[in-house]
Amino acid sequence: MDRRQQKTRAAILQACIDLLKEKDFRHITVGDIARRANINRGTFYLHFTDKYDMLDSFENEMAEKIERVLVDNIPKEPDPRLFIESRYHTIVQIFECYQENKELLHFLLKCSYSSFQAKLRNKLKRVAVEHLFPQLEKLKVGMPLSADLFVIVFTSVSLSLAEYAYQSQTPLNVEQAAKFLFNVFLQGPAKTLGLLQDGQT
Amino acid sequence: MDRRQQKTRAAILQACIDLLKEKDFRHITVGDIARRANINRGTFYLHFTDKYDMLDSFENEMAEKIERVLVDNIPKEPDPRLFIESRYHTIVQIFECYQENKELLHFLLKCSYSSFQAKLRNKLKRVAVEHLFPQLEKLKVGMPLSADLFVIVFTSVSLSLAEYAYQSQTPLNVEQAAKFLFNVFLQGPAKTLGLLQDGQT
DNA sequence: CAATTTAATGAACACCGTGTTCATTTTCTT
DNA sequence: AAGAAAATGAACACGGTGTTCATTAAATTG
Repeated sequence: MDRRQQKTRAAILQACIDLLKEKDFRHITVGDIARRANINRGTFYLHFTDKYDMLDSFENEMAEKIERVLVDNIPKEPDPRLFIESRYHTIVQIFECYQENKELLHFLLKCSYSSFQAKLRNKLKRVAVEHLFPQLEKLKVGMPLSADLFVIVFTSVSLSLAEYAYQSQTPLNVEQAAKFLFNVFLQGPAKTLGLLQDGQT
Repeated sequence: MDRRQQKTRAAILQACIDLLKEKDFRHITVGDIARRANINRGTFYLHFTDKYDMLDSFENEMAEKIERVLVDNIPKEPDPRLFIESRYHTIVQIFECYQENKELLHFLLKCSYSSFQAKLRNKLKRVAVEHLFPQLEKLKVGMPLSADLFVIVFTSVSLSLAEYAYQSQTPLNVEQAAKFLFNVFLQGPAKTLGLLQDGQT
């Protein structure tokens, strides 16, 4: 890849990262990006067909980095008994990958605005902390606030169940779904999926 | 609220739901919506300032419905011992709420495109099923495919940890994050957060 | 029912960002 | 040093945006 191309691509990315601190992705124009990156607007179109194509390209770049970590860590012969435990080192490497590309990652997460889930999380978190599980607020796990993990898992999993039912054009079995969600919460995804032998933790 | 306003609002929503089956939200114009809803384009602007304001409004509508289920189920005095178990009936009602508004919900989830997470999920799912945990593919839980739940929890939680570290301007403690993620998977969020007394399931 | 308020209509308007073009200049590669 | 490839700057038509205003239609109120 031509050195010039690398430079402009990098300049475009950096410009986006900067601009996103000022305004929403949807309000950022190609003109904005070009100005900030100090390139000609026409040059942008030599690299991408539009700003969504650009985003797509950067998303793939990041996703491939993460994928590579996984691929480079594929064991010779998978050990079904040990299951997840055997992948501890891989997970650590993925978090390192996140850390090394944190600016890019943050940019991508901000761009792909899942505004509905964000709204829902806020509302649920508020009710949960104030009225349902007040103890959530005080817990410190050294990681995101407990209440956040709580609503993240709740919304992600429950909405996925709903969407899955919608896609497969079957009415959602609410009792079954509720039990499933409970199991995920109380026993963990691994056990819920039957991936652990009894007694294994 | 004026009956006419209700009608046009409903017509706009339905038009959006229909249109989204044909093209991406970002390619839908106000003109498209007005044409499909059989209203004047100017009328649209009497209701919303732009199409993102419209989306915001519908998102709030749905989020408030879900919130209301929770609020209406707030127990007189929360029982910290029973914790989540005591909320089974509430969860069922939330799933019923999803079901009753499935079209709206599907629309909202499609609009708020979290394209990066989607890409990542696909890649991870592929590697996981093909090389790491082949048993995932065969499991049927009556719910979304196991592999999906697997990557949903993985990406949601791990990326949240990364983003939390970014927001709080502290470097991500990768070992700690990995252990945390493991616990969520193997023991469940409830136990990970210390919300369960020993022996309680 | 009549009077009044309020919403919807249709047409027109300027504005802005888009994506493309082309000749020219700059900067890599070999 | 010569040729290839990328970046530049200016110009262009196009389409969607958001606003306006006078007019018509339909609701609410007394």
